[in-house]
Amino acid sequence: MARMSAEERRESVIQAATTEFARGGYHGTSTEAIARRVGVSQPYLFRLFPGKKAIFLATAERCVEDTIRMFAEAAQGREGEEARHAMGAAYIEAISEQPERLMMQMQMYLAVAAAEAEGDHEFGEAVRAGWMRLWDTIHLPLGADAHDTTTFLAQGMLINCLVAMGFPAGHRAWAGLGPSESSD
Amino acid sequence: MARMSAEERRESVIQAATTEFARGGYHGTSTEAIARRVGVSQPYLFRLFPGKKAIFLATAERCVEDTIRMFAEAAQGREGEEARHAMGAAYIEAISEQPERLMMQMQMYLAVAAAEAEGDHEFGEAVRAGWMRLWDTIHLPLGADAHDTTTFLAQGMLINCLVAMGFPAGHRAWAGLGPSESSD
DNA sequence: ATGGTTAGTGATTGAGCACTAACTTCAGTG
DNA sequence: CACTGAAGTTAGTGCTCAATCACTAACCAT
Repeated sequence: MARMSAEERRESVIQAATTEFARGGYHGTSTEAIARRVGVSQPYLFRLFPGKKAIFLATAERCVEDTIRMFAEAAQGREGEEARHAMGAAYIEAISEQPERLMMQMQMYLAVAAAEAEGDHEFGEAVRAGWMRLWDTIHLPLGADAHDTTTFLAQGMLINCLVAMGFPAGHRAWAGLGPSESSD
Repeated sequence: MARMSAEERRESVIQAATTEFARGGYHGTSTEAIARRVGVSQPYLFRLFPGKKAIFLATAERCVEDTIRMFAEAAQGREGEEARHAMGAAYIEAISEQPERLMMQMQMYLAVAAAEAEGDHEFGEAVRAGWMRLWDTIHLPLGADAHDTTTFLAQGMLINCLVAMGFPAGHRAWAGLGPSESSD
């Protein structure tokens, strides 16, 4: 019931939409579900944003932004193995604190494929640009080695998938990931 | 117009559904789109399958099955680095030949999260079991080293994401992946 | 031919959805 | 205190979609 400025409302819509889109993807999420989570009537969303697509877009952008900032902050003043460790820890923390952001990323990647198939290349361009910014953000602290950067990102993507699939912590599917201990 | 046995039709529905679900995910794909691709009326799908969900399930199962068989065949009679190379090559080939299967996998992973959120753990169990079968399938040929297995899978997941995002071959986003050459 | 089974369609329905239009409530200001 | 503009709602529209029903067309025994 608390009245808010439009800007503040838009912000809380993005938060709510992250959770909802993370679960159901673009098509599996109704604007009504988002509105309910915000605590506002559904039609009001269309005063804050021009349409559902715009909400998804804003949410996706925010998600990339946050992830990049997270890595940048974790790597702050660190290099090489130390940076890798700090960024890895930050990622693990982010997963347990707000897995939505991570799931939203996956939804975003798949949404690109759908958009491209329908002739919309703009969204894809934006996401790819975001990915490359992420790439560069971790590339330098990791010592500017393409192989190391790729390995780090690959582990991240695997973690995303394992989380999506709902493997509980400690399951043997997680073997070989942890703090670089490896064993049979 | 060619009449087919119900079993043959079910098969072609699975093929068509793989393509459609890969693009749009569960919610972004209409049964009409699948029917159109099969070349059959939309209501008839509901004679072949009890519902949309059943079509998705059958498609997902087939997808996992095919992937596992692909790796098993590629690794046939090989071990260690040789097996890794053969399986990697098979994966690359599968991507260029039928990227739908790979995208369908991603859609599947995300569908698990949605299903679990709605209290359906059955689907998740099935997908996780499929993943572990895949895990074991590549684990042995790779020398039964958990770290190597995980690294292999991680690269696969990264490839999936890059394909989904639509990075063209040769883009620097692919750096550090190729045939294990690494450079700055 | 005929009686029965299996493949397949057209018409329809009811629910859910994105989005619009018109109205209401309230905080701040002259 | 009246006025205004921004925050927010209620009611409604047109569309899409999964699923059902009643029906037709082709195949296969005897």
